[in-house]
Amino acid sequence: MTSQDVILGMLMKKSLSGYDMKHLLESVFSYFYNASYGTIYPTLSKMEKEGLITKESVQQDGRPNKKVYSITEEGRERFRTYMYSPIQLNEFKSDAMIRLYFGEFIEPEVVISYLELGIQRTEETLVVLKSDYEKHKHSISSTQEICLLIGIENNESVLGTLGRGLERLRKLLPEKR
Amino acid sequence: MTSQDVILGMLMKKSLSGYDMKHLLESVFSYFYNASYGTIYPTLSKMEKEGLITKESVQQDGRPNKKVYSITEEGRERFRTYMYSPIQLNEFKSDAMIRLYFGEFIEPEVVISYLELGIQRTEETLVVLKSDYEKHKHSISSTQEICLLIGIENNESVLGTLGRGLERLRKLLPEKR
DNA sequence: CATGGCATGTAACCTGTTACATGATTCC
DNA sequence: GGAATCATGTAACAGGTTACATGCCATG
Repeated sequence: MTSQDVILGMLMKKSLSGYDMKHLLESVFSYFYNASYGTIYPTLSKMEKEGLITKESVQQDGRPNKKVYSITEEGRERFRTYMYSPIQLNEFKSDAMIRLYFGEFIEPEVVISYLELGIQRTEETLVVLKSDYEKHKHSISSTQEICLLIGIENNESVLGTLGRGLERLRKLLPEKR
Repeated sequence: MTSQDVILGMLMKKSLSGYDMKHLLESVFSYFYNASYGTIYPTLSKMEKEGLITKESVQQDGRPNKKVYSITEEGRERFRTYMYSPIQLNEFKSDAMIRLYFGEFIEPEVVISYLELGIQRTEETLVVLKSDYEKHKHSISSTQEICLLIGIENNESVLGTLGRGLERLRKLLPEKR
């Protein structure tokens, strides 16, 4: 799974500009994928050269022009190849978990503040995910709905565990004083 | 958070070889971090040159020799700097979620098989995490215990959601025929 | 004497990020 | 006129993976 595969997927339904794609990635995809402009634009150029997509300049009134990309038959074929290829394992890297893991080497108060920050961020993410779900649930495919639900439930689970971890640490703290 | 930070953290408690570190990463760290030998060994060389760690060749009987690394005072200082630096956001990339998201473009049966595979892999992960937890729970710090519990609970949540997703898809399937 | 685990390393490559650079247009 | 949003792009760099290469030693 590379950004190329995801771009092809996004173009399967409708034509989009690089800017549009970035916004899509930041909303619905945010739970399980993301990419920067520094990835998107060079990848689009490369894909156009390879004939997977075509570019069209679109004049807009009240806004700068944009370049809208559409998938070609070759692109669809490539996308199908991706969709049937072996699934890669999830990859998860968490700085917060690393800090927690090595928590014994710093003041417990600092670890607690990291947990609190984690809880806060997770709550913010949940708000966004839930509003996205409400906004889109009537206009998306059933598998897309499942994706959004997985994101929500997973974050709720994380929130619960962080909360319980925080409680445990707070109970431990007085002993150390 | 780079592999250097994680290596420093692992060396805070005891000296280790690159091979040892890889095994540590594959067991207790597997839920929230990993690195290949191709990262570990070059990073260790670099860190030794910078004076963050020292190397010692250890003869073993019944086994090939190994190079055991220890953290220096400078290394401890660097680790502390990391532990107090701003936390990076979690990063999560899931090929399986992407396939699910674009599931409408392939046969529902294939999507279902991907979900089933996801469930199977999650179950396997859970077995490993739980046995790790039982094996280490009496010999680890309280924050490390929380980390392991978070891993377990999170995977259980994923398992639940995948199961519900699968059910939903199976209900949908007959309609499409 | 082959297999598998222990142990280390490197070179070629891929993928992606960050920071920078540019410019249109709207709204206040 | 300044900020915000829309819109595209690039160059330098970071960070990592994969595949390959090597060799020790024990066990069956």
